Amino acid sequence: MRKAMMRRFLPSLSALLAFESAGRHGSFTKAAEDLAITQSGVSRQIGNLETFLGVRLFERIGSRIVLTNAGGAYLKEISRLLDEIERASIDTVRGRKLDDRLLICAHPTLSSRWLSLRLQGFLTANPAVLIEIPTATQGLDFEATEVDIAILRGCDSWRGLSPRSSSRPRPPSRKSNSPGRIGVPVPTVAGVARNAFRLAGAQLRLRNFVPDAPIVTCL
Amino acid sequence: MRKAMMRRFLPSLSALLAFESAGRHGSFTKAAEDLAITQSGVSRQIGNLETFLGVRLFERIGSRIVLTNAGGAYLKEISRLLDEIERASIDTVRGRKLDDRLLICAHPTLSSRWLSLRLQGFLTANPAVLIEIPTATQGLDFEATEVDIAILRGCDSWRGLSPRSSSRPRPPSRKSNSPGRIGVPVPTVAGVARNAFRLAGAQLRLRNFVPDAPIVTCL
DNA sequence: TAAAAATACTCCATAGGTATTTTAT
DNA sequence: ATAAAATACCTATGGAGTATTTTTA
Repeated sequence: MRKAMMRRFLPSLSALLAFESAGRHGSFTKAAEDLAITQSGVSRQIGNLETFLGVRLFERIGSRIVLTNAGGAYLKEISRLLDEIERASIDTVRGRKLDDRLLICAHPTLSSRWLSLRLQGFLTANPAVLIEIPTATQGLDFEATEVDIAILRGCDSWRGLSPRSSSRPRPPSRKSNSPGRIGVPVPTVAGVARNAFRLAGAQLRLRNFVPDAPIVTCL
Repeated sequence: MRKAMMRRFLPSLSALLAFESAGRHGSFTKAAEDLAITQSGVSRQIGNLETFLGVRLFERIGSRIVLTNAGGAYLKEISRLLDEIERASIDTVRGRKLDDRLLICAHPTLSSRWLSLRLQGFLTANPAVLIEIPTATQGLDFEATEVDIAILRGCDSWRGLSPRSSSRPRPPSRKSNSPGRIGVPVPTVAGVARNAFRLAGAQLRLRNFVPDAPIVTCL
């Protein structure tokens, strides 16, 4: 527990990201690529961080950069901590420990035809992602299941997802983190899917085979 | 090591701060106070975070808020990780493990008269901060010392602080994190002091007894 | 009706882009 | 001469404020 009213001493997240990437690559330019921003941005972020800390993190040897002692130690900590935040966030999204398979649950007809067809592109592009596709009847139990994405026929299956239902104060069950309970603004199929795929590191390819906008409801 | 070219899944820092505080206080309004921002800001940050994760973190029971299961688990992780980032940053600033005493090193004359006089206000306002004031001769060794703030007579003592010296590629010594080596833009006395005091949670009172602007060099 | 959360705006600080300069190999 | 970092300048996104509305105890 921390004492109230005491401002925290925390650098900006973008600065930490720039630093982590630059430290890892040993180059601001590479880091810029990695982060999909410009070299200028990385340079300034790291400058900011150094000013904030009052410590040089990189030694500038001409156009080369080398981590200082302080920088090296800080990098080690920061990359670990960023990883842990990412992991904690992912765990929260998925509602269970992250394993590297992606569970997509669909109506038999759908999964054998429509779905598997559209997944071709994704699978060849992401050979590392294991996908299991158990077929599901219409009455999938969202409380108990562990699927990441469910694509079902019929509106009734999705009733539990309406924002209304989650604002109703019901006793939170132990297993309430399954996708069916994701009860934020408008939990669309596309939204859930987008998240799950983003976690698998493939959000860019998602729009190739799953329409983006107001999908939702019934297929 | 993380694979390059893979965008991270990280929520914004402000969102995490709002969430952490709200979770700790069980109230957005209290959190707003705590963070010195408005209730509106906290509400939106947490809304953003929930949207980002696709998971409700708080159950809204009318005007009460209660952590969901997911929220509780996430909070535990996040507060720990924020603490660790803060600690790592502070360690980096100080160049050694943080202990709760503040070492101010000054020339005997200075410390007995000028300094102790000016420290009165700070000490009574911050009874928790222990301050040790070892007196120092002029030739203080910045490589070896652990002092947080050094106030010395004579320009020579500060030579080592010029940005020039730190850009000269010399073999970095193991103990190179003492304040004398802080080699950022223009390492002024005021700058170093401001940092050390900020870490002690009292930067606001600093300007009461140590002038702010271009001090530096010789007293 | 009182107290707290959500929302609809408005504003501004800062992260990021573009273009240029500097520096070392 | 090339390649990378620093810098100056500009733009715009999102974080924060004010004011208002909604909701339950």
